[in-house]
Amino acid sequence: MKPYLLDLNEIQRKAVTTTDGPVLVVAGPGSGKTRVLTYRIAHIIQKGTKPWEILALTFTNKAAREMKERIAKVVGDKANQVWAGTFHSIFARILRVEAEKLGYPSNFTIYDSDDSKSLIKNIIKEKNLNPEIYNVNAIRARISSAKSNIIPPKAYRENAELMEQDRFAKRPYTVDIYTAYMARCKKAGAMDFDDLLYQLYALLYKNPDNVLEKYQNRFKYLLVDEFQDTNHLQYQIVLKLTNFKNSMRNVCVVGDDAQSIYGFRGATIENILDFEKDFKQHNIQVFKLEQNYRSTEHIVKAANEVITFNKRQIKKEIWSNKGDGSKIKVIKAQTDNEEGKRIADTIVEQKNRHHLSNKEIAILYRTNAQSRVFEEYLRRYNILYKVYGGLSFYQRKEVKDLVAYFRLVVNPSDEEAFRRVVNYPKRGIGKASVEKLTAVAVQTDQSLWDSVEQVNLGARAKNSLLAFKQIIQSFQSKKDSLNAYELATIIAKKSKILDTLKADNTIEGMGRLENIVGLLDGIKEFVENDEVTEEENEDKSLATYLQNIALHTDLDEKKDIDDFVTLMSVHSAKGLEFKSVFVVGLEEKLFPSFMSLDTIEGIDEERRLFYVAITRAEQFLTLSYANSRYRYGQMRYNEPSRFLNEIDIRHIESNTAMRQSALNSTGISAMPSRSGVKGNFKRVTPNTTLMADPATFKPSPSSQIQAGMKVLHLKFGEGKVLSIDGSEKNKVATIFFNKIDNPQRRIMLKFAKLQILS
DNA sequence: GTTGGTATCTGTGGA
DNA sequence: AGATACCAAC
Repeated sequence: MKPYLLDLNEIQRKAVTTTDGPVLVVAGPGSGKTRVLTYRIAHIIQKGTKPWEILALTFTNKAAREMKERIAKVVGDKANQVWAGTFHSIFARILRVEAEKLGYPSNFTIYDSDDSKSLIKNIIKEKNLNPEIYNVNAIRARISSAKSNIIPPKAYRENAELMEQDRFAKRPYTVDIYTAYMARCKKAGAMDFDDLLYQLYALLYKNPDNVLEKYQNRFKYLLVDEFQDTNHLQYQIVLKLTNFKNSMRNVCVVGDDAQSIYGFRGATIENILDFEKDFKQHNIQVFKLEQNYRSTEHIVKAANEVITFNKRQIKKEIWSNKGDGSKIKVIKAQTDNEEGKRIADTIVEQKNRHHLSNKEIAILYRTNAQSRVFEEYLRRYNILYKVYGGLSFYQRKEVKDLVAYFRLVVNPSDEEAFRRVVNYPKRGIGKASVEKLTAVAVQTDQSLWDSVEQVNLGARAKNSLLAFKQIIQSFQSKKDSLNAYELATIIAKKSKILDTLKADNTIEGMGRLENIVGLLDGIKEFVENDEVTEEENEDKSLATYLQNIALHTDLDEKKDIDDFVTLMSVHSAKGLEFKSVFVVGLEEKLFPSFMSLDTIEGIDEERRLFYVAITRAEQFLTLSYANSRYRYGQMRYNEPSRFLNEIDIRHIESNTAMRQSALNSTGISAMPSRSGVKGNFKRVTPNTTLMADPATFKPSPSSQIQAGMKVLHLKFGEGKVLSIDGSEKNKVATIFFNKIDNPQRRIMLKFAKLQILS
């Protein structure tokens, strides 16, 4: 038997070796799901399938990367050739190749939610609709859900039920906004997040030049992770690629109905039931992974109890043989502030008593806004922490501004980028001018960019506008000869963004400048990174850089070497595990969220979210709630969460919680002062550490690098060149670096920073 | 067109 | 409470 198969229990092994035909794996928390997925891929490769014939879809880049790293441990660097990535990133990659078949440019922009919102807002304004009734978020959600259910504008208009809903909501023109929105995105050469899925489906459905068959033939094996979180559209794409005449139907989906937590964005557990139905006559095999290798028994049993309160579920019993372990601790606090203090105290205590390091500890909350009190106390106690989520780096205003310049250079039709920077830094092109320009663009059915020459404006505004266009053009003329970093630096300077920020001497202004410098450093790193990751011949242009960051989130950043306590929302914690987990803010109207309270389904989803939260813990689980907390700037009083009562008392540590309650209020002494600490807080951004001293490092000419040599790499340290392959002008060296995890790496010699040692 | 002040809204979740 | 949006005065 292959050695990796010995790492598996009997059911896991079956799930790995049943490679042909449709397979459904129902995987409880901590049941070795990732292991099954990765070994399955490795097994398929070992049986002779080419890695690039395997498509593995995940929800986060992090999950995809982890999967590749683990496949690499079994099959080596062939792992890089597997098509493994998020739905969004893989589909974006395919769409770049096929875009023209759909009438999109291959360098299309990806609109983030802010771009979408801004565009919808403009359309509402242009149509003279009342923005108070036509709430942007409501409209956006409506459009998103239509796309996720494969209902294009035309079908929407013909759908009596949808139209009636809109009439009832007093928003009868929603469908017109939807229609205009799609047209404007296309005009701008832009796709929003939903489009990455929707347009891919459209491509396969319309099937120009037999593109459908091309991908049906290319992917011999398809795997889907977190299947319970797919929406209708994603599932239909899976069907297109696997369920056709003469298909081998080698499709494996892995999921857990109890961990479905993205219903709000259109995910539906129906997909699991449908999958069983759709592949029934093709001999579908179902495997249930029920042994939990992560948590001790009090935790696993509590989780089982909680989830039985949900109506519908696939029957399964998760069990663990790790022993009882510690009971669950419940902390009751009077205020959100006290909650912060008590949690921080408990962390200190656990660190001392159980020798936990920071990175073995996580605080999980329902909403990102809850992080603040915990940050305050952890900082006071000098405990390092890292907040995930919230405003990400790429969502900061100054970063988005500079990125908008990049977008415009790559795709001048990009309407949202144009609006964002046409008058930033200030160059005398105000609201009125932009409105006139928009009117011309709408009338002549062309982009804002193309309308610049035709619009009628006062001489001053017109000249500024022309000068703006010209400066962008000057950047464009350089985009093929300069790499991303060189061009980005020029743009930052010539656009006057750097000057503007340097002139601002406030603390915030300096922070903004720092962020821009950070962005440029990031681009530098992107350019200098010589490691082969996905596709070969990845170029270092600004366009490629943009594609890389469009689907990036904070969570995707590589694990930091430093030792931080993790603070994140329960949603982002899915798939992670920690020795000690704190689930905080367990109050009615917060967790479960007030948004969910009107429906059974809503509460059930919150309960699954709670289930996900508590099953992150390996050994220590602490739950907390506060009687009162500030929300909307006002003190609110909430009952303890119903979920607390759904755990049997015998799993809960008895000297805490409920009975202590009344006495507690006097115990609080110092309230943290809000002043003094404020501006000091800096979000920690991970930094790659160098393994070689840059002062003495002297890169050798890459032409001299040969197999068998010992070399030094700035980031990876000493290594031995195993082999060199690739085309003449794009040589790739496989090098074994003994000082790093995952030691075997593929380095592009074209960009290599290697010093020959011997 | 720009500036500075006030009004308003937000604050489930994320690719 | 904090950020953003909007509006009136310059």
